[in-house]
Amino acid sequence: MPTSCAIRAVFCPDWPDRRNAIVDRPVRVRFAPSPTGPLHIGGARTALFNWLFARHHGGSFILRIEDTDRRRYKAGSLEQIIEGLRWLGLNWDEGPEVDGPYGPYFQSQRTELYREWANWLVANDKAYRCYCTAERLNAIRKSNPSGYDRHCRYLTPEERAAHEAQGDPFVIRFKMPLEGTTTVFDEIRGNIVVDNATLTDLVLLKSDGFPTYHLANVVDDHFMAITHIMRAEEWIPTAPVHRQLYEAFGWEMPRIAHLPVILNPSGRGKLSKRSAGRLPDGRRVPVLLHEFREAGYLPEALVNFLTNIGWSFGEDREVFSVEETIARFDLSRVNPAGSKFPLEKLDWLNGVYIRQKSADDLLPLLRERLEAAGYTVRDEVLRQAIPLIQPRLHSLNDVVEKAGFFFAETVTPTAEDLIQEQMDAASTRAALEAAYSVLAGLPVFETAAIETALRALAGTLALKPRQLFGVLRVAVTAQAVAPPLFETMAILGRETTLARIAAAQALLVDTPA
RNA sequence: GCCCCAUUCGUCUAGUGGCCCAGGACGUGGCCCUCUCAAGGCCAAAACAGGGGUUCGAGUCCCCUAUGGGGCACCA
Repeated sequence: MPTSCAIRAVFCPDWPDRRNAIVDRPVRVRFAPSPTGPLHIGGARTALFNWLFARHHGGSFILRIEDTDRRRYKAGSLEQIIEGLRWLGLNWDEGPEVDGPYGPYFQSQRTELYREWANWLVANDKAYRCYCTAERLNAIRKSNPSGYDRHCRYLTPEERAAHEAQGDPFVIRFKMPLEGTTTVFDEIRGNIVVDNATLTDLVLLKSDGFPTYHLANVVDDHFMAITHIMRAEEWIPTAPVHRQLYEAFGWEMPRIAHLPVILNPSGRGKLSKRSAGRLPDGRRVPVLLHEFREAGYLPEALVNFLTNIGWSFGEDREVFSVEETIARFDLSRVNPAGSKFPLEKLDWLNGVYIRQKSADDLLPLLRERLEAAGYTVRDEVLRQAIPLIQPRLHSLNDVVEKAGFFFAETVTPTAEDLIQEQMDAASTRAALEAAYSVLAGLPVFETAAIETALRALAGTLALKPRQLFGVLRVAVTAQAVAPPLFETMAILGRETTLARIAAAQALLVDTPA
């Protein structure tokens, strides 16, 4: 029984509350998104932690689609979620496109099961039909923001019969215990205790016959044999409610852990599309998973980054592979406190991963970005440019500004950029002229030869290296900041290099000194 | 308003009663390297929210306060 041993090793042996000790079953965890829009990075993180937990324990990772809200359903979002998870490398053992023994994995296909168990609760006096109208509910909410007033819980049999006779629509509500306390043991935070009096008679089955999250979640986790629930912190308040549901059903509740929220990097509140704002440098803070992909982040960097928020590898290490993470992942290293989104760190990490990649792996990724920017890419040129730009990239998208000029037909520097410190148009033009003939006369047009010749030329012209090279850099790339000059020229080739130098020279003819 | 959760450098974090006048990383500043910019190397500044306990001893345990966050739908 290696699996149960592993779990026992991870979890403290002396928990205060052991009623729900699920330790002898193989680990089964789930990620349960609802197809209401693109995957949020916080959701991706939740999925990741579940996946890591499953892989660490040799258990199963299940993808379940919680599509019980017909009004919020968005076509295409399921595909987006699936694509996003795959991009991150989070494969599931059961779920959409992967059949398993506990299906179906779409809640919309399991409604009969929920109805059955909701009715079971009613039959056993643990739930009741509520006929309250939306108007009445709204009025209550105004005067009492903390829950339903339980009006229909105390209907007389006659009143109930009257509603039924009229065919009034109803929901099924849970009969929450009115006294006592409920305790939930959170694997990360310890016991969470609440007064039952603060708990509401929540709706289990909506009037359209669909279950609410609470019902569907509990029923599915039970029948799908889920052993551990890992979900975001905003669910903490419902944990005691769910515990009561498990009690009512007489089912063993899975172990549960609430992952810390991700907060906005600047400003306040949890990270959201609306409030994320911008970074100090003006970039928009990415929030949706696909936005990270589009911003040029590598999935392996993102995974590493996400595991550094709310969890730590230990050993003073920040950079580690998924394999290492799986080997080490456990809940005891999860930090319960919410954290701001340290995006600058992702930029650094992404750079680390870009530098670790081989040129062959990087090439198609960079080509894609260059082509998206409108360049026609020649692979031989890009392959040569990669070693030059690799240490200069933080995002895949940076390739456009770092190497776009390699693929441009012509380049258009300005006279102002061309003329270096303590130089004027005349001396700049003279430098270009001299460089042209030196480079034109080189027996071989290679980095070392170019460098030797140009350094000598700087001496001849009594220019500082930074002056001469600055002029040539702008002439050849139209940028003040670019990869190393001599390598750049060699890759560009003699013809292009000379053409660009000549063009720069021509530009200065009309420029007054 | 009510309920719940959290609180170590600017930020992400290590730390599970003595090994901590608190370690790492990003970022920031300085220096080195240098044709620009990176990358790399070296160095530096920078934190236990406050107050009470418990203990021989508290960043680590308890309580209060403050602050931050989350939740209070026929949404998940």
